[in-house]
Amino acid sequence: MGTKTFTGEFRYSIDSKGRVNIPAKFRKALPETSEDTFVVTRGLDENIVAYSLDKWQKIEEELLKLSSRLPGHRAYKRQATRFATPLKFDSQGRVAIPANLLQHAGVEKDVVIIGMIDEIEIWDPEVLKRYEETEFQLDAEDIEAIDDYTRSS
Amino acid sequence: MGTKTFTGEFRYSIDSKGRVNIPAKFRKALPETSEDTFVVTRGLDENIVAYSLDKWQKIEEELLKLSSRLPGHRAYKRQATRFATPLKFDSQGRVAIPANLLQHAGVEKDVVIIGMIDEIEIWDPEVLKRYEETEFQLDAEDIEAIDDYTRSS
DNA sequence: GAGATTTACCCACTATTACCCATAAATTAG
DNA sequence: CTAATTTATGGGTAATAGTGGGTAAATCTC
Repeated sequence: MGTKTFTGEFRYSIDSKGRVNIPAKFRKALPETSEDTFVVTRGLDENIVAYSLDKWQKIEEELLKLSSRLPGHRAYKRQATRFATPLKFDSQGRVAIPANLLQHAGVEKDVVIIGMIDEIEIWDPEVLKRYEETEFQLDAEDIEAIDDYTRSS
Repeated sequence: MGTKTFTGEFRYSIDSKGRVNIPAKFRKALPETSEDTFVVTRGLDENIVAYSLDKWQKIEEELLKLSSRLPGHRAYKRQATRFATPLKFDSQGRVAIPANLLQHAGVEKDVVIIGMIDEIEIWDPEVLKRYEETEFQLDAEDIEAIDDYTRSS
């Protein structure tokens, strides 16, 4: 039994039928209870995020704790839910990602799939490159803040 | 039973199928729970770092404490996981290191494998030599700073 | 409801990877 | 010193991963 987590980076292209391969390693990391299904939705960055069905159910539980009276909570809950789609992969391990998600991520032909332990990110290569040059840059202060955060939990 | 830590330096070459030998001493130092598996990823220097599966799982636990809502946390988690790959060595004790990692380390044919107690570094011989002549040089101030650091923990 | 379009399911091909066996050098044991 | 074992290296073969495409069912359009 290897790890049941998502790690590593893979590059694929979308075929003429709009299908994208999911790395075999990620498919194998799916728990039995997720029944060959990932839930994809908009990422907070300009990308697509995919969760195992299990993980998504936990996210739903979290969202249910939010107050439907507070506009901010409603907005967050709506944003997280409205674009979420469960996708079952075919016998060759591919899924067809909805067009509106591809558009949100700026995906045209190629995708980079990144393992993030308990979630998966799907990026357009060009967009990813742009982010690498800007948003991803962390300075010493950022690192320190993260260090404090993990230490205190 | 020797120690369960990684020490010493070894030199190997990559074969025609892209496989590199892992020193027998290091394989034996792997705990049973790591199931003949190392996790390799990009080093902070121009090299490749390998952890025992056990050690990596501890790193993952830390990363899971981060919030996926905070951009800085996401960036940090992404950077730590995107190049990480678990590698199980074959019955002859070899692993196939992904091409993008070899590229990052500037490895072409030969590698130097260095034990770093709880982690392993994999270098291209030429790159290592270059680092030895520059970055590795420590002056009195550096030593003093290290002394303070260890004393305070 | 008939035709057109999309989706789901299946089969096929190729390159890569995983797994196995073999050999030579090095190390250890007696 | 010699035999036995372990280590490092090479290579063959079967299984898997990734990619492309065909066809029938389902959905949509008019």
